[in-house]
Amino acid sequence: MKDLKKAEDLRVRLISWYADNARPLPWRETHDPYLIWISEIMLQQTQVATVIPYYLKFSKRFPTIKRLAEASLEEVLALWSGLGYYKRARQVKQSAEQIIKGFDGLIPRVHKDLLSLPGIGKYTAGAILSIAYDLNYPILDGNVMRVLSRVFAMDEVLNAKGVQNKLWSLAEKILPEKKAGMFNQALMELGALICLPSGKKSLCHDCPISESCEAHQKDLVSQLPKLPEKREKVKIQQVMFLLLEKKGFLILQRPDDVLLKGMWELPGKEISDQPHQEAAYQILKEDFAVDGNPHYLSSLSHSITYRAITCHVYLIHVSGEVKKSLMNRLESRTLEYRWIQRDELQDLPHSSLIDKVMLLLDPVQKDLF
DNA sequence: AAATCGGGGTT
DNA sequence: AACCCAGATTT
Repeated sequence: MKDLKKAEDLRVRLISWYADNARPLPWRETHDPYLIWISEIMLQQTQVATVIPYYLKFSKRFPTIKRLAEASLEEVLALWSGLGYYKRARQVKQSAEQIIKGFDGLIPRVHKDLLSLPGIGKYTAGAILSIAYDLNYPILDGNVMRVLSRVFAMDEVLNAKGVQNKLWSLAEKILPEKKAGMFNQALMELGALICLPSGKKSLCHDCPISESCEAHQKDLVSQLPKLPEKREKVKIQQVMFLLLEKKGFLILQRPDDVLLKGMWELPGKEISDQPHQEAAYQILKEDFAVDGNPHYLSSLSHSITYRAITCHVYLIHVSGEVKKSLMNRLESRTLEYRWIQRDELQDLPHSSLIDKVMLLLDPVQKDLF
């Protein structure tokens, strides 16, 4: 079999390359299945460089699964703030409780048990089993898909079910009999450092397995893998308010049935085509019962999945009767609200948009307080 | 099968 | 501004 010979050749070269080129990453310094699990969840659709500081904070604050299970969800979400995909934080917390209860506090080493936990799919289960327990399970992530689709010159669009099955099957076939964890990481590392997405230049001249790579031989590297079309971006405009009073500024908690559920944010609203100055005045009056002219601070961009948000930030001091009117309006709503200082934000679940607004504030802060 | 969920690193 | 990242889950 040609494929089998190819697989053996590929294994040897890849492992050897990895020995010399593996990046020193924090989660590579531990054998604790709990910490490896946490790293894998954080790394879902999230780049290594982004994850590192969060992983370090998390492993320090919740060094054991028991500590995580006993923590409050709010604290976990606060620590996760800025990392995105906040469902992961809820699921990690929920899984920790399930593991304490149902698995004696030990991260399962059975594939089916891992898959039963929220937030763990086929990739993450394989990663935990191979990396933490050195069991022979394949993985298939974005990196591995790119590498395999090139090595085997697969020209079908990747998202189809049949193609996915084929890729999983290949990932399983090329797996060595021992050291699956190291091999899996080597495959991903190759995708991260050498076999880069089209658009970036692939570094085939440094690739340890270019001789086994069909795409390289046929000069198809820049055309593979074939990716599905992406959803069109939707442009959204919104206004956002810094309502300042003596003791700080106002934040609201998002409801449970929307994007970023339960996260704290500045008061604001999506607007249509009207000038944002007018919208700001009107929304302040109608939605927050504040009659006054907000001061335009600046606008910033923020994107959430397919949404490209332009956020116009306004600032207004509230006190006396104006504040009383605002408080009345807030009390009549079911939304939670708080007045906080800037340094209290880090203890509350919040998206990075509000952090961007805070940074915007730096140049003018001395004029505010 | 397609849509949804965050945010930023990189080019 | 586009692409895509150590994907999972819901529709």
